[in-house]
Amino acid sequence: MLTNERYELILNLLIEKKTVKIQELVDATSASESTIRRDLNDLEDLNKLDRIHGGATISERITKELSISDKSSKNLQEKIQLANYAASFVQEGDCIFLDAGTTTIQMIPYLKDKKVTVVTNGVTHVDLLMEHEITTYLTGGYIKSRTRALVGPQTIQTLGDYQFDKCFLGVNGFHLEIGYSTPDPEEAAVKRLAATLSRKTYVVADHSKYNKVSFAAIMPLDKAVLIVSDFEKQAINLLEQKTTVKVEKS
Amino acid sequence: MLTNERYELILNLLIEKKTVKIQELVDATSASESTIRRDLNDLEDLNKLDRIHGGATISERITKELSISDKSSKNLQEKIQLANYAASFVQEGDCIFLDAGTTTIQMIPYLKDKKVTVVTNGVTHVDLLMEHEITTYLTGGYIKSRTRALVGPQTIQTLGDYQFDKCFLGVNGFHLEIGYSTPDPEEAAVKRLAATLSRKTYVVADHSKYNKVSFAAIMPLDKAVLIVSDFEKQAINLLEQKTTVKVEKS
DNA sequence: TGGCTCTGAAAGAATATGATTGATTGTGTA
DNA sequence: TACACAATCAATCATATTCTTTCAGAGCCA
Repeated sequence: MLTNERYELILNLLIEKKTVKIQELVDATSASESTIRRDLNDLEDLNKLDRIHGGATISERITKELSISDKSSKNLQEKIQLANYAASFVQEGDCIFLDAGTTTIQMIPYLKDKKVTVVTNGVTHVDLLMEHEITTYLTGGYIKSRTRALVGPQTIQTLGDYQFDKCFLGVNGFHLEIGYSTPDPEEAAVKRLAATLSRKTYVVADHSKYNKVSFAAIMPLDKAVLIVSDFEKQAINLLEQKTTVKVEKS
Repeated sequence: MLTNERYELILNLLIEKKTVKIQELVDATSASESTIRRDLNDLEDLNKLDRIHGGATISERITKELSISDKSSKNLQEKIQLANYAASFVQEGDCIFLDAGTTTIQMIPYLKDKKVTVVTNGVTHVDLLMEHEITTYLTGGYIKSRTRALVGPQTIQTLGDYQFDKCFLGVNGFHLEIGYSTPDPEEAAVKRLAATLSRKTYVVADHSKYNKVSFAAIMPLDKAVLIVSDFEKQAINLLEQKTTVKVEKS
């Protein structure tokens, strides 16, 4: 059993049971007591757990993070990485628009030290933005109950008052001819407007959105810089040959 | 059983029962009396409990904390009752404005079956509103980090697009001459505008706000129906004699 | 081969535990 | 109040468990 596998097993057991005894881990991993002890000490140094006499407990910091969001999801890990990369395009002092949606929300922690001003139509973004002490404006509008996204004429109107350095949008599909698309026409309208109000537009998506088409078209591919994860080089070349879209791979 | 597990078990039992005997803990943990004694002493050093002859009681510090939360929960009970009463003024199909703040948030559960449309500047209201499947519009604007209230010119502007049947406002003070007031001028402006956009305005407050004055004046007393809790009859009479305010007692 | 890391085993130190004992406290009775 | 008895306590010691340190062997790579 690889060291990392043991680490993962230990942490999963911990998340499940809150505390584990060394003997339990010896049984679960068929490693020696010494190895488990070393693992526990290493993980403690990494601040992943707290040692206690006879075993370990989950670290308070981890518990807190888990309650915020279930990071065990591999998909989420990918999203976070992608978001981190997207956030690297943001410069100190930028005024940016963050689209509602789970992808852009992951960008927030990486904006903390950039002194940005954020405008968003995502109500769910607010908590995290406040936590990171980021100056934030919310658009007005109708609240879509499932996604908590603000949409509608009020959103369009309030959005029109701003000008952005950059905007970051999520989409449900990107396609060579149809361009970017999303299921809800009202959300599409918000995204479209945000793009026209920005000096530079970024669409953040994972490769699974490639060649997908949703109900409501937003804009052609070349209106935004596309930031994708897990995208093969030949597909990027294809995209870039056929259109003027710039593709950034995370 | 790990030491920490015992500690936790002991503390949980204590919270539940307020006092425990050593023998109970011996039975519950199948540890020896000596061990339990040691545990209790350790926990006492950590200020988690108070030793008494034969067992332990919850520490004074903890009791104090609990009594504070009790107090706040008693306070909350009062607030809920007040909110319930305020909500009884809402009629089926009304379009209403709910001010940001902890008082109006309590009204939400009682609006569930009234098929109302709600406009609010309180980001914290959104979750509960969605939970009760209430059609909701959020005003735009700057998010105040402490209260999550939306304020500023954007808020004023978006608010101006609506007309309300009723609006429900929280205040920090009401005073015979000065009228209603609140600490933040920007919030005051929002409240003032909401009142002018409503056919009927309700201010919801508890008696502790009587004769209190905050930095920013909102409007005179008689511009709203005042809904108060725990208010003595003579005070109500006084108010009603001196002004044209209508006072409703919950 | 030599250096590196990971692992398991072992020994002695440190800690936790349970039992015992005599002291202290609480309780009931006169 | 004083006294006796029971319950509870702190202190101590022996044992058991866990921890740290150390060393040597296995596997791996250049």
